[in-house]
Amino acid sequence: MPRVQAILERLDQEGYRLTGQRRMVLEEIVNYTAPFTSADLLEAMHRRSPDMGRATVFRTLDLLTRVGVVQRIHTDAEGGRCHAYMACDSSHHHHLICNSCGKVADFTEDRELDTLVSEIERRTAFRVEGHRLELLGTCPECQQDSVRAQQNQATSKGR
Amino acid sequence: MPRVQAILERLDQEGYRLTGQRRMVLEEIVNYTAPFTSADLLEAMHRRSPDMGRATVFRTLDLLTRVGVVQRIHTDAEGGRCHAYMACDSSHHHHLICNSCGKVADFTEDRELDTLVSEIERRTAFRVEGHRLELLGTCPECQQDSVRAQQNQATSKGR
DNA sequence: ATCCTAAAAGATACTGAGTATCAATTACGA
DNA sequence: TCGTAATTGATACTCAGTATCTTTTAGGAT
Repeated sequence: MPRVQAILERLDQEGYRLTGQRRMVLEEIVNYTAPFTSADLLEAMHRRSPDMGRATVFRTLDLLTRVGVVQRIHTDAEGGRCHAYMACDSSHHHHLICNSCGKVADFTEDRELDTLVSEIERRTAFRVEGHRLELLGTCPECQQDSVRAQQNQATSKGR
Repeated sequence: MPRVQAILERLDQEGYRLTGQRRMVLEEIVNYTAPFTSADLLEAMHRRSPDMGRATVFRTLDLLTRVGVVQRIHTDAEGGRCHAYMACDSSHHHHLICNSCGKVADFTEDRELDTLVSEIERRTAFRVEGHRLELLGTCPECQQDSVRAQQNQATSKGR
């Protein structure tokens, strides 16, 4: 967990206390490769340490979001459950989310986006100060899987 | 309200019933020029017609979203209140939201976005199937206002 | 090593968005 | 005019996130 250590040092530098709870949440979070909901994390933390409070988990998520270790993304899930969280470094970037397995890839390519923004500014006279961009798609592995599934179906039909 | 009439006809064509409640919600919604929250709409509908049920308002919002008359956008507001709604036509487009007054401009310029997407696909091997893009900024009017505010401040300091 | 205190944790009750359920009402085709 | 399936209103519920208050604890000062 060199990752966890580095983040703890950053929290320390920014004047936050290094508590057992924060350490444990971090240890959990750095393992995730796909976005997780607060419910996912609450459940995982409850398994790790049954007496960790619900509020503490939310507060820690909030802290990590402010510090930039975690990003909150918006999903189209129904019923209020529209947030997901993911560990990622704080530099500006966007996410590419797999519709099938939920895996996330980052990208930072903003040259085209900059062009787009300038064009929009020229046309609308708005001053553009920020943006939110998320791409949704299918990751290479899931593309492979669906190809294989189709082949299997073809085979069984053939019999 | 020619707008309302056209939408009602569309609902009719798609097999939905034209109820008084739906008509009233539509009449309210087409007036808005900025995104509104469900609370805004609930309050407005309650003023218009005190016995309209809360669930009906949500159901109508949901219906209109499915039909494409209303879009749900995500905001970074705290405390679960992370949705806003806005009336807009259903063709694919994005929003440019004023941080100061909430007004929204639409734009459809996707040429640069297409370039960006192809580039990302090439690099990550993901197949990109959709995107969410929102730009945040300041509209021309609010830019003017803030210039004026600064001038006033300068004047009063000078005395 | 001990003490002090502000920060953080746990417990718990609350808020507010959105949903589920069910009985009563109503749009609209026959 | 009638029948019925869609819709409505009432109400209770779920779930994410917050506020508040008391207790605990990290970590600097002594």
